[in-house]
This record gives sequence, C-alpha cells and structure tokens, in this order.
Amino acid sequence: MAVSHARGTIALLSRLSKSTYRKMPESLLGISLRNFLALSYIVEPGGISQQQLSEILCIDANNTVLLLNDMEDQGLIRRVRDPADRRRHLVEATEHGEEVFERAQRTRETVEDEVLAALTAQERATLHRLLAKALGD
Amino acid sequence: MAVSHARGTIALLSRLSKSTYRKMPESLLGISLRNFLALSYIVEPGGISQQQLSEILCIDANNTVLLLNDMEDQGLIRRVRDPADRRRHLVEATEHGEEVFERAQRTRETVEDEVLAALTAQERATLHRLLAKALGD
DNA sequence: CGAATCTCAGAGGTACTGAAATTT
DNA sequence: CAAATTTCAGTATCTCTGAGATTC
Repeated sequence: MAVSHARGTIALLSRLSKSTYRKMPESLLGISLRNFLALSYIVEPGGISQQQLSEILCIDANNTVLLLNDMEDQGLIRRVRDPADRRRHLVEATEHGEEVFERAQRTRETVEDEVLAALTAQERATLHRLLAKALGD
Repeated sequence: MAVSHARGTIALLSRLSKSTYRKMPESLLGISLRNFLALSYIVEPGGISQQQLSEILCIDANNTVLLLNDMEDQGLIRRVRDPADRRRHLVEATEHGEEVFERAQRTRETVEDEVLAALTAQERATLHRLLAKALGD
C-alpha cells in the first residue's frame, strides 16, 4: 500500500486506550477497569489458568499473582487446583464476581458508546472485528 | 445494531496496545515508546504547548512536566516561553530529537507490521482511519 | 483578585528482576 | 534432575493528589 501513516497506529491505539481508561474510573464501574477486564476472561465456563490469563491480558505472571490476590480478597474470584495438572491454578469467578461483572458490563457499554460516538454503528463493529483479528481471536 | 460485543472494544484496545508496547522496548527503538509517542507530536513545525500535549497523550499536566524534564535532560526537546502568553511553554524538538525520532520511526514501522500481521494492508488502513476518527482527528 | 499554566514533593498503583516452593 | 507453574520480596517506574510559583 502507498499510504504512509506518519504517526502510526500504535500512537492512536495508545491514545484511545488511555482515553477510554480515564472515562471508566472505579467510582463509575463499581470495580477497577483492570479487575473488570480480568473478570471478563475469568467469567467463562470452566475458568482459565493463571498463565493463560497472563498472556491474554499482557500482564506478566508475577503481576498476575498480585492482581488475583487482590480480586480474591474482594471475593470476586477463587483459585482451584487443576486436577489434571496440580501445578496449575484454575481461576473461576464467584457468584459475587459474576454479579459485579454484569453490573459493570452495562456501564462499560454506555461509556464505550460515548467514547466511540464519532463512529457509526457499522464502523464500531468493523473496529471491533479488526482489533479481534489483529489479536488472533 | 444487533451485534452484542460480549467483551467490548476497550478490552481489545487495551490488549493490543499493551501487546505492542511490549514489542517496542527502548533497546529496540533507541528511546522509550513513551518518549517516542510524545516526540511524534512535538516534531511539528511551531512546536506545541505542554497543555495540548497533555490532552493529546492523555497524560495529566503534572506528569507531562516529569516526562518533558526527562526528555530535556536527554537533549531531545527544549522548552521555550510562548511570547504570546508567558504562562505557556512551547515545546520543540531539538535537532538531536529529530534524528532520534526519524530512526525510531523506521523501527516502529517494522514492529507495527509484525503486530498487525494478521491484517491485510487495506484492513490496516481501515483500522488506522477508524481509530483516528474515533479520536476526532 | 480569580483563572490559567507550569512545577515539584509525596503517596499509591503497576511492572519487572530474582529467588523459592510445588508438581510434572 | 530439568522444566513448568505459582508465589513472594525488593526495586524501579509511572501516575495521581495536593500545594506552590508565575503570568494573564
């Protein structure tokens, strides 16, 4: 392609990501966005291993421990030994975690609509699809 | 629209942004990505005020001071009092800053191609356009 | 004087390095 | 025993809050 992106996509990604972060404070979401994003991958049938969570969230394994300690203290998640490989912990959402997540989900949708207000519904869907594709989802 | 994005665009934005960050360490760029992104908005004829920079980068004004102190110490930028309003500082890139920026630009392009490898050239252009539009650029 | 802009000190959150414990 | 997974302590970096200085 001949299009030269003087400023690069990473600059725009970083800006939009930070801008959205700022508009979703814990006071609005009822939970930190950090914890919310983690929950969105934990609230899945069967749970997820800590290592998988690290990779998906781009948080290193050491840091994931601290994140989960915090969420466990809040009663949002629980760790269960993986029977298939007892080195692993499977992380699951508690009932309370699921409730908190669902409530935050609605706020997330509202704020996301504001952040992406300049885009049409179709453009938003395209953006979502392209991001997912780039991530290999 | 009827499409329900269970996981939201913010989750994808955050993940792709962090993933890209990790693939552009200072050892590769010759400068921190943080400083690079700031430079990309400073390397413009006429410079930019600190406040404008804060808003664009979504860094609060206090933090911008520390960022610019660091960049000034490295000889990348200089602060000049705005003659029109002596409360303001205009930030300009030094010659050295421009050189460092141009060199990092090439690395950025290469790494960005890797990160977006799953997308076609046209999809990359679309992603760039949609992000810019969402940001109001 | 009130508002805007920039600066800095202190506190809190996030991230990385290195080492240890358990299980395969 | 070597490798994988999780945990923690220590350190470094980043970010925000609050206060102060200068200029409009």
